[in-house]
Amino acid sequence: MLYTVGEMAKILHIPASTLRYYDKEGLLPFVERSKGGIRMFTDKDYEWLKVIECLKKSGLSIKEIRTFIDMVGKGDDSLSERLELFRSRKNAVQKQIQDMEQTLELLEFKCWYYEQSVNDGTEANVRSLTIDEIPVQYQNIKKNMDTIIKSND
Amino acid sequence: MLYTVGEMAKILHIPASTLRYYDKEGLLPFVERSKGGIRMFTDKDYEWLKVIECLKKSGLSIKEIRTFIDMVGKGDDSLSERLELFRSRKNAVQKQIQDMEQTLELLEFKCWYYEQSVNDGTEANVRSLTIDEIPVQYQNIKKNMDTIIKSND
DNA sequence: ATACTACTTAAAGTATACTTTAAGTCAACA
DNA sequence: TGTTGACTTAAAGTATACTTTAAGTAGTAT
Repeated sequence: MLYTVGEMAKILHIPASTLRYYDKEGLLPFVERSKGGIRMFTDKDYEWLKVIECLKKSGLSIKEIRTFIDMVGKGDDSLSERLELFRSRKNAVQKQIQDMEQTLELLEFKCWYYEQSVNDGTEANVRSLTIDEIPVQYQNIKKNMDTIIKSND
Repeated sequence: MLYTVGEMAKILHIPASTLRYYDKEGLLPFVERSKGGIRMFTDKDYEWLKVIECLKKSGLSIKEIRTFIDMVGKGDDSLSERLELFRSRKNAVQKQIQDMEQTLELLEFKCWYYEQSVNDGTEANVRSLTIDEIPVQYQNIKKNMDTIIKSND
């Protein structure tokens, strides 16, 4: 099965211009062209695009993804380099998830805080609660938010 | 306890210029000034900065955070609006975590893939495996990566 | 009083990742 | 064969979030 740039863009829910931009930046050297110069995406190309999407979500810039694509172009010589890249991306994403979970905790505390406030019709009551007067599940995150940790650099 | 912009910047591990930029964008109306015009951050301001950081991590732009800060300025009238904001941010972050977990799965598959390749000295063997020849824990993500889902819009 | 460092502002500059525009070509259908 | 819609490129434009620069001021230590 073959797809034009517009068709592939629809499948990926991104503008076709983004795919053309990626191509221009050297991210899609694998995409072949018709006689007339039109990009013909294959199912295999879709897999590549999924990997590119994954690396992007992991926090890599276009240039860094380009570096990876170039590694692939070098063939089996770059295998351990590529393994290292994915290992480091895996660790980065694990850290990002942990960070996001902290963010989520603070948001959950804030939801509770504003639920109380809306019920009370004022922020005053909730704001004046001491750390041990708030629900146990929020005490840690609240303390964390209140405590300045000075680093010595 | 009072902190200058440079001290607070160190505490937050961001450049002082970023704090000045946030101030210029209306994110820090609560920060008071000395007689001479120098910003004096308090422990309470640190809490606000933590909330701003949290909203930023949740995906809000500077302008959107400004909107929230403006809500706070309106007092108790904006309580339900603020609750709605935090609820929607909570949902957004939950989705982001789910998405990140998908990304992590693909990265773990890729780590396995390249570990095999490095062991074999070539990608050829791993690449030629069929879906039921790869470890069970990677079959779903691999299938997901291979399967184009066409939406009808 | 004099340095010195960190602070102040406005304004210009940078980086990243697209997005849009303009001028033109390809491919399918009537 | 002509029209139409989607494709092509290079180049300019946009959005966001800072970052840097320049000229000057505040506050502290000697």
